[in-house]
Amino acid sequence: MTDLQTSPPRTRLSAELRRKLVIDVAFDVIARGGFEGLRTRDVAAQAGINSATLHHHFPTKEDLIAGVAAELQHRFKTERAPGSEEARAASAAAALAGEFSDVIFYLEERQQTLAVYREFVGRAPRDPAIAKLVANLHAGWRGSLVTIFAAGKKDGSLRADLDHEAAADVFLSAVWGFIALADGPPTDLRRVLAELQKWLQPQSGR
Amino acid sequence: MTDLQTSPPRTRLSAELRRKLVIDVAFDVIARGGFEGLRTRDVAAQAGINSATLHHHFPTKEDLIAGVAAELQHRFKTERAPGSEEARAASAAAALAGEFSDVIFYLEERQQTLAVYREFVGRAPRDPAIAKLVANLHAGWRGSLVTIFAAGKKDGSLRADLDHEAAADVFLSAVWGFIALADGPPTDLRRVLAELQKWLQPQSGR
DNA sequence: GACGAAATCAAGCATATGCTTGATTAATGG
DNA sequence: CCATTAATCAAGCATATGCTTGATTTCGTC
Repeated sequence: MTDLQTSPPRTRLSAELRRKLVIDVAFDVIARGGFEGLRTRDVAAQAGINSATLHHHFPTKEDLIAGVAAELQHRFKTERAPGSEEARAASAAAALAGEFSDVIFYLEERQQTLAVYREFVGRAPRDPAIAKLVANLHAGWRGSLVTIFAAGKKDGSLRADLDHEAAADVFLSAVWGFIALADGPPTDLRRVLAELQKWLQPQSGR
Repeated sequence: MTDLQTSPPRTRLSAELRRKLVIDVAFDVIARGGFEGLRTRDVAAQAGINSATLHHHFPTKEDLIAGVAAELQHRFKTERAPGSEEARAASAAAALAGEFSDVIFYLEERQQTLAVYREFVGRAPRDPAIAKLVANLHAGWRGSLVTIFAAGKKDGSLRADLDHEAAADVFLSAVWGFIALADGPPTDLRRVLAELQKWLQPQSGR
């Protein structure tokens, strides 16, 4: 939430910079009001430019949405919980812990990004381009999970009877559930994640 | 998907019947195109009536949505997987099995209802009335789950170290994940649910 | 079979919204 | 400095959309 939209630049900017600025505003607008609340006029106003200028940089609303999609993808590729990046290389257990911290990180510190993500997932069934983006994101994520679960099964850090593909689906679905239902009753996130993690542990002697 | 909208009645109906008919059409429209695609004109046209007539029965669009909300609630209260109703009274294990069959039942046979449900959940953050409905549905569902898990823990049909509240949250989130992501890659639903069920079982000897 | 209530309709109003048009103004290179 | 290019703007067009108005038709009932 850069405050670039509160103090309108009013100056002439390079196309690149202006585009980035407008995308940031659109990102925020979608996070707040969803696609339903996305008005090119509003975005232009909040970016401090005339709506004709907006359409100079983004000929159609769809182009603007594509810009937001790229930004969303970029954020997911870039932003991780501190330390979770390196953990990935260590052990399966560490990598899984990294996944959990990423989940917590996003749910606690990147709510705006998740809000936009939610909107995109909701729109995917009706927009092939968005469906593709979402499918990519999920496929990548699922891939990491499958790898981690397979490794954890092998090295004994996870229960031996894991169906690692199915486990990845359960994990991903559960996390998506947290994200999608996050606005409901204030759940105790860590407690719930701890339960999920417990279920993945090796069977302790009866 | 009753075909009542394909062959327009064209006749004069009681307010009650007309309302029900219009709500069914609106339900279908929302299932297909989401709230974003809900046009009172379209609903009227598909119901075979003038849009003024629609507004005679539903003064505002919000009233129409409220009607759809009531219908949604009614369907969830009414429709269950065959046999799952009675199972509830038997044992915790049977009740849990009933939950699983209900999930499969809805995901396989009630996709339209789930599509509308998804839309409502997505809209909840921006509409207090809908937020309340969704919160009610979830609270009821979560309550059943907590009861089942607590009972299953006590009678030994589920793992002894369950945190039954957290477990209910994980279960509900995971199922919501399946529902929300259902349009993605065709997952093997039963396999995934089997994995989840496995995790709930008592710890087998080492 | 007339009468009142209620359902239905044709037409249109008011506003919202994506996008265009044609002019203006600031940077950049020669 | 001048000319070209590109960013910006004021105004407005075209259409979509929620809802209204005032008349019409149909149904139940006395």
